[in-house]
Amino acid sequence: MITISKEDYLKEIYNLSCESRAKVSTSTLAEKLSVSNAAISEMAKKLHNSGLVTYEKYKGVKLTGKGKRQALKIIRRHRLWESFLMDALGLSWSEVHAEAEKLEHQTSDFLIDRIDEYLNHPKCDPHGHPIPQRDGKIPAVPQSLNLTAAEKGNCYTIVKVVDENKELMDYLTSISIGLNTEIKLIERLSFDNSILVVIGNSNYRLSEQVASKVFVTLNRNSNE
Amino acid sequence: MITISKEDYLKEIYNLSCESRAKVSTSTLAEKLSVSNAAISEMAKKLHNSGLVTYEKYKGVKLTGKGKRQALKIIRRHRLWESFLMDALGLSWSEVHAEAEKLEHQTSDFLIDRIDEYLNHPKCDPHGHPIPQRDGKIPAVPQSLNLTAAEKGNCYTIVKVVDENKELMDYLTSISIGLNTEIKLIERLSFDNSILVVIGNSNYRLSEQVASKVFVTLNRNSNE
DNA sequence: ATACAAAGTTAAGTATACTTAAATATTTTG
DNA sequence: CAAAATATTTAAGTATACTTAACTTTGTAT
Repeated sequence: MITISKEDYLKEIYNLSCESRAKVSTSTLAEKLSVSNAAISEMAKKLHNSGLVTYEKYKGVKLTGKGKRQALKIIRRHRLWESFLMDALGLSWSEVHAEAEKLEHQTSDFLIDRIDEYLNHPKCDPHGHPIPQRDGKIPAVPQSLNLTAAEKGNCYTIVKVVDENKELMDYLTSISIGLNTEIKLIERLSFDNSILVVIGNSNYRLSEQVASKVFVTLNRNSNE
Repeated sequence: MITISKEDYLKEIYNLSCESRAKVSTSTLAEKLSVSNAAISEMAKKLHNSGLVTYEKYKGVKLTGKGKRQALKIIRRHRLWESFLMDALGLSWSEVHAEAEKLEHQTSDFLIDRIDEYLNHPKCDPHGHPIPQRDGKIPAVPQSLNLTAAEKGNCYTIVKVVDENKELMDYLTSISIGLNTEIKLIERLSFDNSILVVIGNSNYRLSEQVASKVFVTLNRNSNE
């Protein structure tokens, strides 16, 4: 039987394997899930026995096809709930993550499909992440660039934020950053890699840490 | 800490004490929650130690003020979710119970208040049960009569169904019974207490078991 | 090549929430 | 009012999902 805990493990293994592309180390997982290494070793065995991951002692874990499908289902539920809570109930993008984190484990296939229909089968969630479809396929999203790699003088459109920390989201909102916001790079300080940007009619200085969470696409005629 | 299990116990104790008005016996609770009597004895002690119920060995349990407030919060979440799933997502009244049963345990005060606002602070859920308010108060609902006590020749309006069994709900829907449906009693067979009723332009015979789940109010000028 | 630090696992223990079976109260009835 | 029937509790055991502490493996640096 798949439990809430197991769903959380699978989701996290999926997220980590997207970044690293290979096997996920048990200590990285432990860190992300805020549990001990011992808890990971134990759960790795169980997930292996259920055919959801491959696991060899001292070698980390990797999702099987079955495990990946399951992980994508959970991510689908999470992202659809986030979208729905904003759309239907007017929650802000800083509020939806925590709620979706709980609701995602208690949502039938039937209900999630109804939510998907209500939203008209959206491709992306409120943070710009693609929403896995019913069949597990992940919609293609435009190639994007990290704000830390943006070039002076260019205009960009914000298409993704890769952290769901509430404080970060609230901060971005406070400086008028949202999905599809236009942003122009004025300068970069090589001292700390902070950048000065224009959003609307105001200038803001963003730290490298903040910029690293934001992804953009280059606008046409931005060099005019 | 209050867990999903404890929430289910409190909710069930509340429901049973509404019917019986007094202490709830452990075996009745065990029956309703589909667990062993032993599980109830154990949990009764825990709930007593948390100040949520009073419990004396062999004497059953009773909600304290604190326990009742907690129970009403859970029932509020359940009924608001049911209303919301019908209203916002178009689920049928036979579908909402099972979904709400899961979502009710994963809903923050913040989210439930947003749902309440969306629905414009409804007084009743889709089955005609009053929805406890934010402050724990229960809206007054019109005095109603069980269909088994309805009188021949009278016209009634359906205001409540006190069972959320999916099969029953689907059956009622199939014979056009919903909340606010008008219904006229044609005759009652004393042999089995079944009744013959008119709904819309059709006649239906309802068993005593079905009628006992349905509550109505008498319509004015129904004797014309 | 080995010694050592880092990474990972095992062992033992905890809390929750169940189970069945045995024991003990309570209630009913003859 | 005592015996039988019923209701309830206790005891012992299970599964999940954690913990800390001790131990083992792996990889690296001299």
